[in-house]
Amino acid sequence: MKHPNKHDLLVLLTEFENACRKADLKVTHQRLEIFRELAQAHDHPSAEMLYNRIIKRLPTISLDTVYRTLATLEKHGLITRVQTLESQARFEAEMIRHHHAVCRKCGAITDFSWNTFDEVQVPAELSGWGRITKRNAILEGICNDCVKGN
Amino acid sequence: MKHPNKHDLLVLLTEFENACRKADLKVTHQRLEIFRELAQAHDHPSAEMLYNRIIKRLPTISLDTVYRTLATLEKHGLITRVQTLESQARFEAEMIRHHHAVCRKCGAITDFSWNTFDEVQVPAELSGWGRITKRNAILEGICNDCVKGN
DNA sequence: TCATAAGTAGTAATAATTATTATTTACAGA
DNA sequence: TCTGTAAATAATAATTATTACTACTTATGA
Repeated sequence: MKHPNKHDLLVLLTEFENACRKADLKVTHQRLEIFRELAQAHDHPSAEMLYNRIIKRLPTISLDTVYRTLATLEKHGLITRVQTLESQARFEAEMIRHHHAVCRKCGAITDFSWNTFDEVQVPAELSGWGRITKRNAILEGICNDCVKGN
Repeated sequence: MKHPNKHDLLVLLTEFENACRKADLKVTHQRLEIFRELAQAHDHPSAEMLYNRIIKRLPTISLDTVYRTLATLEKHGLITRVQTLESQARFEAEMIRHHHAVCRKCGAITDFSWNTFDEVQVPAELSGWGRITKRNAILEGICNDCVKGN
């Protein structure tokens, strides 16, 4: 996943505004800034990381608002909460189907696409489980930086 | 994954004791009970859930010991911390390669095996990422109980 | 059996997240 | 454009999950 460029970001923000209106969510300055920051980020930030970045431009925003907004946006499917092994929750705005490689040393999360996995059939064992809405692969290991760093 | 029967459990516990000695971990009553409870469980319990179950048999155990022990056993690869979307960490003792289906309504985690996934080649995009040590599939959806429950 | 280092219980502290409440804001309708 | 109102926010307090500290206890090897 790459950073969105200036044009893409504008498109994303416009789409975001429309999605908010559709979901009966007021388009507040705070929500826009939080979404913008998350859409620009490439490191799956936590609520606290986002707060520390946003407060530079929006000095009165509260950490609570960041938490609340992330929860709201997640509920409406506008952002995603990323599964981690850490206690802090992390988020992403990338909605295109993708998967994660997680470094268990530094915690970095890298996005990648994996078509062959996307197309593998779910095992018969699960046919009676329920309704599956999403599938994700998580690869764990040590990223190059951490391998070298040793 | 099925419950281990009485015989399997004994084998597991013996293996556990050996693994502890190998790792220079003292074989304490508490560690045995925590591992036993986790090995018998089929619901990927949290530290608190385990504590509530164990305290019935071992009334003096502390929650801190459960947390500390789980962290120790995880560090030595004797148990696994399961990735979830919740804030509470959850654990499992199952060491055979398997994957998880998670109900996003009730949070239940179901184990399943998926050989075709295990054998799919990792995408070229990731060849420079680092050293991959583990791969997991996570399916998300609504389990049958929750579908019916509506 | 005994020494000792590791482990535990009990308690206190910290980190992450959520709730409460008074104030402010977005936005639909006049 | 102005205004009323429900929704959202900021500030603060409270909870929840986890970890740290300390004095006591126990597993293990000599």
